[in-house]
Amino acid sequence: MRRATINDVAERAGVSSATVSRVLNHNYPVAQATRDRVELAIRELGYVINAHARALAGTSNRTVGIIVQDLVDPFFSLIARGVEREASESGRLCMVSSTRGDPERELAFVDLLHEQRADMVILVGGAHSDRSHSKELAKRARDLHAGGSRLVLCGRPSIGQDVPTVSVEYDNEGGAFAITDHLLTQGHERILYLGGPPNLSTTRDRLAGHRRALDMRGAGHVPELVHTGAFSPAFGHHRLSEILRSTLEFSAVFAANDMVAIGALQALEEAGVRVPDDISLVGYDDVPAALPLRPRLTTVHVPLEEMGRQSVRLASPGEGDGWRPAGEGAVKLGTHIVVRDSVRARGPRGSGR
Amino acid sequence: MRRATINDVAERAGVSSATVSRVLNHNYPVAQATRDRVELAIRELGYVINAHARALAGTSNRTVGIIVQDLVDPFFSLIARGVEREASESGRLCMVSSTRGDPERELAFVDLLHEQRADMVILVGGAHSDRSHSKELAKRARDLHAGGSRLVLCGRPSIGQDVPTVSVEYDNEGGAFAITDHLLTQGHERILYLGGPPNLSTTRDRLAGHRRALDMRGAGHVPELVHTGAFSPAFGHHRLSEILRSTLEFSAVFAANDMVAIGALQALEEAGVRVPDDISLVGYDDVPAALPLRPRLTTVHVPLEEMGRQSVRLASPGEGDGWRPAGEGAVKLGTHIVVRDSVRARGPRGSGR
DNA sequence: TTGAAAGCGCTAACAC
DNA sequence: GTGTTAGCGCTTTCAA
Repeated sequence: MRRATINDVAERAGVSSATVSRVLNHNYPVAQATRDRVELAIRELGYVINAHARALAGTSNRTVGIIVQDLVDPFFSLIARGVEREASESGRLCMVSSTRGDPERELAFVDLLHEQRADMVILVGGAHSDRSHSKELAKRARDLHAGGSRLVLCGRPSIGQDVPTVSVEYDNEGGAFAITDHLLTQGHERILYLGGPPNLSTTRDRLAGHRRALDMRGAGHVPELVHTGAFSPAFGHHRLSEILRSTLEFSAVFAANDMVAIGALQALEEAGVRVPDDISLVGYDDVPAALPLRPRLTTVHVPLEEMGRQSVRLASPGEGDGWRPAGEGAVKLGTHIVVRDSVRARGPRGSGR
Repeated sequence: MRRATINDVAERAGVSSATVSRVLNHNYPVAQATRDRVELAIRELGYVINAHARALAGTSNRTVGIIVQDLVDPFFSLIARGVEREASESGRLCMVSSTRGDPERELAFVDLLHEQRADMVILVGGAHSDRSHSKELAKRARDLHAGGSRLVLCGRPSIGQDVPTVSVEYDNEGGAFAITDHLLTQGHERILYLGGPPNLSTTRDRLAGHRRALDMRGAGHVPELVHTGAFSPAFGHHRLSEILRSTLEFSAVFAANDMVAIGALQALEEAGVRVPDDISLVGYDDVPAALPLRPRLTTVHVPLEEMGRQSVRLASPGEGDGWRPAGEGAVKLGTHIVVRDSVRARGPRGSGR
């Protein structure tokens, strides 16, 4: 139960612990013969470095922390994959935690990761606008910063002008604008907006883009056509089924994300509505999980994995050439629509539904 | 850049560092007034515990390590979710790493996680049978064990009789047997087995169950009907498309997992083959990603998330009532088929295809 | 090229 | 209830 320590190795090899440290780190010259003896001792003893002792004594532990809502949701797992890959490429280990949408847990995990002295803590995905929560986060961002670490906001709104954070965004509003415009261009004027937690920044941004497109084309805002709720297939299915039983008219559905689109398509199918012949459908995110949909889903591509990678890259102190002051970086990645088969042009004054 | 330490807090609160430690850990009585002063000092200084120092000084750091092939593949992300949830419920942090199927990386990550003194290292998913790799793993299992940690094999074959590991399996062979039997019962005799890396234990187990069912019903093994390869939609799509252009006859497809089934369904569709009218299709795993498929996919349910949870639970030393010697646990979870709409009974001597 | 020794920040006896 | 102190296992000057 007691592990070998560097001293055990030193003793066995007949050298000092400093020498063992040197062969372990390859940072100072060590005579080949000595090196061999030490390596032999290491093997014989089954010695394994203690990362804690090492972190305590000197250099950082090279870890990144990431906080998501749910590891299974492709939106998050794609970003997580990007983070993990970039991290491991820069020799870092990745600590993940999931909040299930609980802001309390979010704060608790930021603290936990700070305790672990993660090089950075990456907060992923939209946030509810909550004044006091933002304050708490801002405080932690400062604490992290003070310790040479960073809070990264990935796909998440800023928490204040003067708060030291790194931010990786994507053009959420723009994507929603573009796809709404696509629908409008195809003759759809009454578009049902379906899904997304109403107070989530992600939802607000997508709705904003949607409305801007509506405005631009002179189509009115029809409040009854906006049905926010959740980001799940279950919501899409359930709510749209309900709506289909009502008298609400629309010729297209803008699902707040692909997961909602999955449920929506199912509802449409069950109601005997043909897509895209009777109703057009679009999604958002372009996740692989929606690839099996038929008709193939027209959607907005979001560079999820790249966002994950950029998060760790941007928050890595002085990596590469230009020595950045390690912090306060910000990028906004582009989005674009992917036209597939779920939208059909409407004839002028077609009956829609 | 210099963080406050426990001594800074002690000084500011006018107490000793031991007292600060006590209020931090709530493990010894501290006068309320003292406690208040300490907590104030902590807040004023923005003090954050150093988990490394803590781990070094005494108690374990309460972390678990998990190694998967790909965070985005639902098979792995569901297990990862189970691990993460169980871990966080027992107050542990979860460190993930992904190998992309590279055995070298796998070993490297086991080492890395050992260095981090993870309470356990969970290896997820099938393995290629590789003698020397198993030897390496076995060595690491022993090293981990010697240090009071555990190597957990989750959905992965044993690496030796006398190697100290914890094992969480599922009835892989049984599920394949059951679903093949289902197909057979429905009159399908020529079943195409599609996908899965040929030397992966997962594939071998599934094929074994498949063959046992074939044997039991007196249906012969037809080598041409077995097309292993990969676990991806792309493989399912590509290979099945090819096959459909050939003269090979079969009335059902057993996709090695749901991802392959997704691709297979697409290929069938593109070839104008109706499912299940012309050809029946089944999958394996029952992951949410396959839920949108139409017809709904008949498949084998695997308790992925539960496997993740059990992994953590089983490897946790002396948790709960019965004090286990913390190691050498093994469970095998059941699987069962989920009948949905992708299989149709064949009339006696129907033409199949 | 190697060794001695002083921490890194915390916990856990052991005193008081 | 609280303080003192001795490590935990490593890295890193500083000497030799």
